[in-house]
Amino acid sequence: MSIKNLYRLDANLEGLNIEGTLFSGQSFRWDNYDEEKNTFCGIIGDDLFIIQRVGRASCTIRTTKNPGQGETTKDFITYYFSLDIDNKRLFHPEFSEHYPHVWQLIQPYTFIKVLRQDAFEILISFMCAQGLGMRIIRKQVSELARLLGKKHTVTLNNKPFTYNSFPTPETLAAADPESLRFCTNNNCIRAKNIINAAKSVASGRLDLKNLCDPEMPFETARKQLCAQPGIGYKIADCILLFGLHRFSAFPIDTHVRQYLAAWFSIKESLQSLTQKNYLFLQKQVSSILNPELAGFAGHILFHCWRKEVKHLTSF
DNA sequence: CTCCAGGACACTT
DNA sequence: AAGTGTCATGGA
Repeated sequence: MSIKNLYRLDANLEGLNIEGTLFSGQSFRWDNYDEEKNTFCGIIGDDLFIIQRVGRASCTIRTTKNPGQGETTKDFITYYFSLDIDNKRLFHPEFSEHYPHVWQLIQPYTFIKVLRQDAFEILISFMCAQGLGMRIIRKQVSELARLLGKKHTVTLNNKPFTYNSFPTPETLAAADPESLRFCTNNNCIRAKNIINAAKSVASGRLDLKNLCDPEMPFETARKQLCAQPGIGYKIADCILLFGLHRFSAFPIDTHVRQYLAAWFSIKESLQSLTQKNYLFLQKQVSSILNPELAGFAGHILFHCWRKEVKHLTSF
C-alpha cells in the first residue's frame, strides 16, 4: 500500500457550517478527528479529507486527492459541499412571516449544505437505514468498508493513518450473504438485498449515472430505485437527495413526520405512513418549501428538529 | 422488560 | 387501490 503525502489547500468556505454539515446525518463516513480540535475527517471515494475550521468562515483542507484533469481540488470541494447552491433560495421570503418560531429556531442551521455524495455508497448506506438508529447505521457502513473496502495508509502528523474506501459494486456483488450479515446488523434479508442491489449496479441493470441525469424525470428515477427489493419511497428519496443530487427529493421519516405536525400543523402527518399518505405529505410540503430545493431545506429542518427539539446527539 | 430507531413487504378488505 | 399487520435487531 502506498503512503502519500498530504498537501494543504486553503479554501475560503464562507457560509459552510462544517460541523452541522458533516454531522447532519446525511453522510455516514465523516467523523471527528480526535487528534486536532475542530477537525473533521472524511472519506470520499479513495481519498481522505481532513477539514479544520480556521476562524468563522474559513477552513483548511488536507487531502490525498490529486487534482484531476481540468478540475482543481477546490472545484471538487465546491461541488461536493454544494457551495454553488445559495442557501437563501431554500426558504420563501414569506416563510419567516408564516412560521416565525421555526424561522428563529433554524437560524443556526441555515448554512447547512446537502453533500453531493457518491451514488453507490449512498444507495447501499441508506439500504442499511430502515428502522434503525443513526448509530447503528454508521456502524454498518463502517463495517462494510472495513471488511470489503480497499485499505489505504497515509502519513498524518508523522504517523501512519489507515482508512478504507467504500466497497465497489463488483466487490459487494460477489460477497457472501452469510458473511455480509455481520455488516448489516445481523440481518440476513438486508444483506441479501444489498448484494442484489450491488449486482444490479455492477451488471448495468441499474444505471446510477443515468438516474443522476436531470433529463430523467424524477418519478422515473424513483420508480427504478423502488423496483429494487429493500427500497421503498423513503429510502429511494434519500438516495435521490444525497446520492443522485436531486435536491427536490423530500424523504419523510419518523423525525420529519414529527416536525411536520409540530411546526406546520399537518395533522395527517401523525396518521400511519401509508404510500398514499406519504405522497400526500410531500404535496403539502411543496406548498411550504421551494419545491425545487425542498429536500435540501428539509434537511435543515430535520437536523434542527433532532438537535434543538429532540436533543439527539448521535449523528 | 418495553420502547424506539431516518421502513419494507405480504396479506386482507 | 388502500389499509393493516408482521418482520427484524441492537441499544437505551
